[in-house]
Amino acid sequence: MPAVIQLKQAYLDTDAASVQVPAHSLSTKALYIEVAELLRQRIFKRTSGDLEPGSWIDELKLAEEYGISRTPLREALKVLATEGLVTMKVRRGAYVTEVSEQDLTDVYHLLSLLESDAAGVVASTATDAQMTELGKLHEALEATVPANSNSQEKSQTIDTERFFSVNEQFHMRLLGIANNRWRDQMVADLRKVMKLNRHNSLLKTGRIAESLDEHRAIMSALYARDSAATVAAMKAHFKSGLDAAG
Amino acid sequence: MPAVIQLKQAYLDTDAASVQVPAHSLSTKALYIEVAELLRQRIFKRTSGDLEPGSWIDELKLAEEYGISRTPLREALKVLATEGLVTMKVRRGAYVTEVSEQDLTDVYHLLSLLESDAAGVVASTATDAQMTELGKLHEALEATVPANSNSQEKSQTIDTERFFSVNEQFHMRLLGIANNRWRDQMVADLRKVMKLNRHNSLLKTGRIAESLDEHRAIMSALYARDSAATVAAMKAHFKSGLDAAG
DNA sequence: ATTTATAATTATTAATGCAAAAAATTATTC
DNA sequence: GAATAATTTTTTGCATTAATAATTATAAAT
Repeated sequence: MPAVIQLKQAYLDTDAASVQVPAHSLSTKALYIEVAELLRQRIFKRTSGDLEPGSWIDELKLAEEYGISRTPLREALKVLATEGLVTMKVRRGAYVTEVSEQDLTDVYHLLSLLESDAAGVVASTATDAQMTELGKLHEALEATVPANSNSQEKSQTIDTERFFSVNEQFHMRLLGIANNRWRDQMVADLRKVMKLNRHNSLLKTGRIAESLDEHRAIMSALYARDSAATVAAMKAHFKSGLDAAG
Repeated sequence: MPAVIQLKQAYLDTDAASVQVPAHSLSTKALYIEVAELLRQRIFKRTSGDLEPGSWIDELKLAEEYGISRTPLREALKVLATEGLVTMKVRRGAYVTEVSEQDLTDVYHLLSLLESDAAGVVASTATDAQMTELGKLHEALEATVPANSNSQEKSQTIDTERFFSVNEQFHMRLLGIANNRWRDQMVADLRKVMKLNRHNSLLKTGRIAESLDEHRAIMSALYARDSAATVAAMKAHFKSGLDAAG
């Protein structure tokens, strides 16, 4: 096992062999937190065939693989369980949660509800500075798409990675301005669940132009500080996303 | 320590001294699940002075108290942490989460949002049988309050415990019919957080008559299968609850 | 007297060990 | 040959122990 990550070293080793990890380490997270993050990635990536939805999670194997004991691994699994990513069965261990089509619909519905509401809150409570900030992000989103829209060959030049990234930033900043940490946590968890699906699509590639249109509508409503219109615009944004997926 | 619960026995002891717990044990939940529930109760009750919001949780003391090791206790704490009831600080242990007034407002806002949406879903998707079921629960709620409403001395005879209980049943059944397990989980967690507050009030005692009125409005909208009106009625129900609390 | 450095204590985190339960394999019987 | 019983192995769940970081206390120096 060559490509195994030696988590342990950052915590235990003090000899010269592992000086990669600086001693100061401002953000020394607990081991179980880091393991949870690694497991999330493995569950989402779904590359190597293991950790597919429905599959059993071999504690012993994973602990050995990461070079840690089962204790922090089991703690990590319990965190993932409360997030909904894994399902614990009594005396039978942990399984990667299987999300049905119904689950995806349900989760998407809630994401739409929460983010629409957040948008409405922003419309009515954001400071002018925050509004400008969102405007800047929206402009950055516009900038990722070439100006002349009516050319098929040009659409190839769109930096989709950047579009998705800025889009994510916009949604996150919106939530941030809405300023409700409990909602932020819920949205984060729901998004994780969405990622469990292989045709994971909060935003489809072919929908960039439409998505941009919808974002313009959202920005208009925000600038007008029309809370109801903003909620409606965001709901429409999510709805067309769902239609594209279905 | 006399009143200490001997959790351990159900799992390990096999001698005649602890036959109280039957060997079959239908509900063989994992120990950390049971410990999590016990801790929740202690956090909510807030009687003995320990486990108050903001206070540090002494793992060693609790483990000894319950007669278990620290491993399942720590697992339970991590579950509570993801629920938001306790806050983990790195290398500093677990603390009971302090909920500010802002937190309560935020959480209440989300509860209102989620339950209103659920009500709207029920209005448009429930079967007639389910609608009748809700009607029955509403009638049971009406029945807890004496018929002649305009007498102050009669208001003493209202069985508030029963009112709260049936009210809870109604809200829960509504969520059940809305049929979104992810929302159910979120609502459950949010309600737990609300309970952290000492003037914990999803429903104030003095508001029973008003609450009943609001419930009637909800039922009317439901029977009419008017989704928007149902959402509005439920939102109004929550809003007046908040006004009463503030 | 205050501050800093070092030692001692305390508590958290992770590893190891052990027993019980479930799953799998082998053996036995009809 | 199939079904069932007994065994063996595997794996979970909890306890215990080790080690790591932080806090407190103590002492020394300016």
